[in-house]
Amino acid sequence: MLTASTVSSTAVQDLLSHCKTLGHIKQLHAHILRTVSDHRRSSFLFNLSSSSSSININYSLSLFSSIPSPPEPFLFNLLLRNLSRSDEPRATILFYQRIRHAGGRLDQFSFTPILKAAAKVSAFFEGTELHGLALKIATLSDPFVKTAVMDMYACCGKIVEARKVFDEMPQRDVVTWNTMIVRYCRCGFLEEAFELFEEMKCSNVMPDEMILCNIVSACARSGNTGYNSAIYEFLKENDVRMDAHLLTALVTMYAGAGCMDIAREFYTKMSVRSLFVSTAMVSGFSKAGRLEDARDIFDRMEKKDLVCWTTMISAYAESDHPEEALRVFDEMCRYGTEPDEIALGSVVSACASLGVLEKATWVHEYTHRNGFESSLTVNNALINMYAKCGGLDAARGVFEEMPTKNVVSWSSMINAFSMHGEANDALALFARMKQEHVEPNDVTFVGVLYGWSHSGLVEEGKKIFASMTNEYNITPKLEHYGCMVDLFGRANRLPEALAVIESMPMAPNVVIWGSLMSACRVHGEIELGELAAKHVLELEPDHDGALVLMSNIYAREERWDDVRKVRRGMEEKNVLKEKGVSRIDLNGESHEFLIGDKRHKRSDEIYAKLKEVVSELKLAGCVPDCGSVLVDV
DNA sequence: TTAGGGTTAG
Repeated sequence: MLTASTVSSTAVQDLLSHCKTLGHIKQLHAHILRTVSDHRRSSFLFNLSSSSSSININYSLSLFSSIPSPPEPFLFNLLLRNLSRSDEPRATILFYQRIRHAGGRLDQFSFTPILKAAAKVSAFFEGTELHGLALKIATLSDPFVKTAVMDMYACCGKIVEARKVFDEMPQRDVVTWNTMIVRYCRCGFLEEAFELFEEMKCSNVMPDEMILCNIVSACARSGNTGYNSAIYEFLKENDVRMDAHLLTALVTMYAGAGCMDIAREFYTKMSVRSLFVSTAMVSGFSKAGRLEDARDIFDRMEKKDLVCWTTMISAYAESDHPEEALRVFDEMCRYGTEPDEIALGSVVSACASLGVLEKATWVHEYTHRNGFESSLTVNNALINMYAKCGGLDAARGVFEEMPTKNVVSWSSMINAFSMHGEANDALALFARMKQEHVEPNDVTFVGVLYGWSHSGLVEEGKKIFASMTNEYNITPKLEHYGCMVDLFGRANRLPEALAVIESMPMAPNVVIWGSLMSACRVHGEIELGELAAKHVLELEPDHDGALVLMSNIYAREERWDDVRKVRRGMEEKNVLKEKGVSRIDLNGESHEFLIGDKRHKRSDEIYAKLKEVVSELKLAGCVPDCGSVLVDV
């Protein structure tokens, strides 16, 4: 490549700029060493070789020794920058130590890359040293250096120190504000981030799209929907430029908060839509109960990944469309996307709400064939699925064979026993759980209390409920109070059930009042039943059970005008008593039964058998409950 | 001859 010994300085520069490989640089270097005595040449070569791609970094570092000491900052700043941006940011700090060792001095341009590297690798010790050095040589007045110092502290987990540097800055621009806001967000100090954002607006610094992007994502994470409309107004009023990052953050926030029309407004503004943002839309629509809109976005997506398929599957599984969930799952498998444990968890819960034991068994076998037999998520879902499909033994089988169990596994199994009326087994399992030192959580207690309430063991139930706060430090939730109302209600201890409702720290919902109402109906407690029904109707004016109960109470008291009023109201609003459907799947065929239903082809045989069972029950001393018979009078 | 900031789905 180089033959003449008289290459000029400009020619060297020209050749260097054309060096494409490390080999070229080495050739040139050798030539310079042979022909050029001026020591500035090696510095020059060092500098240029530092400036380009990462292949030169090691070479540049080795060249550094040939630079006469003390080196000038302009010589190594470029290499510091490249090192700090490389995959090995720690090398920046090592190189900085070499510079100091060689007696080199830093200028304000040297600090930022070293501090950035210190931030990346959390080198708090070196970072603090640099802070001191910056103070000493007065470069700390430079806003760039100050921002980098601040960021270094924040990245090393010293958010208070970072804020101190921030507060001491005489002037702050939009980057300074953003850096502090971002660091607060990363530490989870969202309120501090919002406060700073407000302060920033007051100090007449105009937020740009990066700041807004962070604030929007902080809003999304905080779950504080109070900011959502304020942000929307701000964007409209200030005509903020929106790039893909900001739009993504906006769509995610509004979709997460269920404001789907606003989310869609931003989503349609995007020219390129990532998988993330589209999946956020699918998820948002499905959580808002708008399954068709979710499906529409889903169908329009050109590329789909596992997360996106899973979102659609769980959307159907959780909104009582289990058949569709399984169809989407089949489609996903046909497209060659392998399910993971989260996807399978959704499929299993779809089977649970389908209530079809046959399908459940198939999914169970599928999970085992595909290597998920040890998966906690899948096995926990299988326990719930079998419990809901009536397969208590199968649920127990899954539970016992699990190589590792967590609190969810135990709670699911306890709940499975309770659901099937096996209170003793539920309580025995709870005792075993304690023996094995697994800490129960609030869900565990729902299962346990449910078991007690159905077994009529009132005193034990009271003790367990008290132990939640006294022994386990778990604050009872609405569901736990509901179980207690149920417990007293079933045991015909209605005043105590009412006392539970009155002692609740939160407002009772329809389920709670409904539970008391049903207990009053069963035990013929008219006055309290009326009170409970009135509360139910306050919360849900069309509640069929409460309306029927009210009309029955009035009928019993021969208040026929009131009966007619309630009945007419129900007819006008088209409130029909919801009828419970029972379904059994047998040999691939589905059989449905309604109250008084004679559609089944073997209806006669079924009713004959029913008659037989009822007479046997009567012989055993069971008396039918006629409390609801008035319903159909 | 060079410097500081961002988002994201089950």
